[in-house]
Amino acid sequence: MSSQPQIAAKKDNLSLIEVISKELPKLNKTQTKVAQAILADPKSATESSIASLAKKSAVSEPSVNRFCKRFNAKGFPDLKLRIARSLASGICYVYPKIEASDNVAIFTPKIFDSVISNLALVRENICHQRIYQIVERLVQARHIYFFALGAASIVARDAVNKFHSLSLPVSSHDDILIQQMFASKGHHKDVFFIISDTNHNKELLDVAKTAKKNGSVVISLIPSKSALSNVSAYSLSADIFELSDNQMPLSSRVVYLVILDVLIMGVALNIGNSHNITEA
Amino acid sequence: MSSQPQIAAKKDNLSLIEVISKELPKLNKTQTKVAQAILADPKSATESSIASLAKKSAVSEPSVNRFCKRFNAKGFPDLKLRIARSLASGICYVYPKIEASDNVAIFTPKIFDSVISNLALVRENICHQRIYQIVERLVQARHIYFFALGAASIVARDAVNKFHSLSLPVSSHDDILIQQMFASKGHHKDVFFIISDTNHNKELLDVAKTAKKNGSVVISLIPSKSALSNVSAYSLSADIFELSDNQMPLSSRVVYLVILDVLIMGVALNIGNSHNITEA
DNA sequence: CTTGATTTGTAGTAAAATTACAAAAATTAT
DNA sequence: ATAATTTTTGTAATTTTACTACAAATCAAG
Repeated sequence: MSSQPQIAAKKDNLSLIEVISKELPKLNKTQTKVAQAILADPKSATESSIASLAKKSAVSEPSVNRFCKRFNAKGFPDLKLRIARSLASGICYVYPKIEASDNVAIFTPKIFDSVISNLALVRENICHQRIYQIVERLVQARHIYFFALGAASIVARDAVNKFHSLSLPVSSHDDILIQQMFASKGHHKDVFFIISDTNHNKELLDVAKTAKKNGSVVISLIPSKSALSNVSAYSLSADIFELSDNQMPLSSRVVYLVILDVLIMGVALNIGNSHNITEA
Repeated sequence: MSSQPQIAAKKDNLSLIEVISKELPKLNKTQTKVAQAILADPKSATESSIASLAKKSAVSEPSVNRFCKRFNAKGFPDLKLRIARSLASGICYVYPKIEASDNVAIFTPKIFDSVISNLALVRENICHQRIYQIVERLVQARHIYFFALGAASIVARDAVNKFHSLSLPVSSHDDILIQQMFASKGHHKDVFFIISDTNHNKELLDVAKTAKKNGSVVISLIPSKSALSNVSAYSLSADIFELSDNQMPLSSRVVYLVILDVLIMGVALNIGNSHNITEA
């Protein structure tokens, strides 16, 4: 599935580790020693005292302290704090691959990490305004059709269960002929919600075009470069970095489910508390 | 085999804030004060000295130190480091409730955080040996029946899709009568995999009992205190903290999907690379 | 070389964190 | 209820850590 250019690093303040490595050539002899000792093992740097880092760098303690101030830290503890933050917050999420030799204790965390990283990334990049607009459309719809194929169809099914319990007029269909049929009979107040985890889906694209031609509202949940976005009135795009490049999507289904949970929560809050969505 | 002791997150630093908020009710008077002072403003806690946090909490410095050790930190600086790490990811590990007044920008991160927190917790506490044992059973099964009801049924359906593509003999059923029928005709090499996100499910319990009586292997994916664990040969228990207490499970489905992904990966690796599960 | 500027380390000081121990609650048994 | 025991909490001393002032060393330019 998707294996594409990594998202740009955080714009505001790039991580301290990155700053240190960028400034490395500009540093003098002792400060270079300190920088290298930190970059060699940033994590252990956050756990060590100024004395041990000084020893590891083969410089004096005040030199380490001067290094801290060189990088706008209040002192050594502050530097450690910043390193710790940059280590965890950096967009340098690793996407490990599963190896045939991996045992349970190795591949289990890899799978969890992959899903968590993808969720964290989408959490940061998802467009709140778009969600708002889609919620507005959903609550006004005469009927909402969820269309998906393959692995994504469980997402559609799940959405139907939930929207139904909010008394919204919904249905899901994973038969392409039935999809075409409903799309061609679409009303301008009908919403066609198309869920796809691949870019190349001629069938669903045709369905969307049909629906659009009939004046219906097309909403899509798709990878960012999908042709479907041009046909859709509103599209939510989420790029997922899968653990394996085979035909089995792991993270995408999960992320899509969560995005739909967000929409459902939006609808629930929009139509009021009568459905007991909020905590008592 | 029956229910196993899980809980007790300790190894990973990422969930410290979450662990603190979860352990809050179990703490005594002074430790509660410290916990509240930290949770009130975790970021400033990472920047303050033991003295200032003690003052803010209205306790003595050694009490703060004892608090640190209570949470398996080496001392106060180590606690600060762990808090910093858990904060830096941008994910809030407390379990916030959705308020009726929340707008999109507020409730969207809450939903993502809830799912991510639950995944992180299960990642730490899941029993690898149990996974190994279950994988062994699955690959040897004559047939694997996935039984679920309600929201969990999409998990069963998803599992069937994937196991099927690995050429395993699988099927899923969400009709309780059909479930009883298959369970009563079970063979000793048949596996009945029961997925439930509630503790109180008399029907599925009866199905499991029937299957067990016939000598079939019962595997369950359930909350930890479920009666199903006693009937199961192997049970994976995952306790999920849901964002809202209503009938709509958000995180549990997602976590269950990921746990099944882990099992599927285990099976795929077990039966070899012929199915192209690993990266090329 | 020598002078002036910069960098680095030594030693002392201040601050922070931890430990030992005693006082104060809380709990239990009588 | 009260004494005895346990647990919890705070005070004070100790140890560890970080910082500062100053002097020695290094370097650059004349």
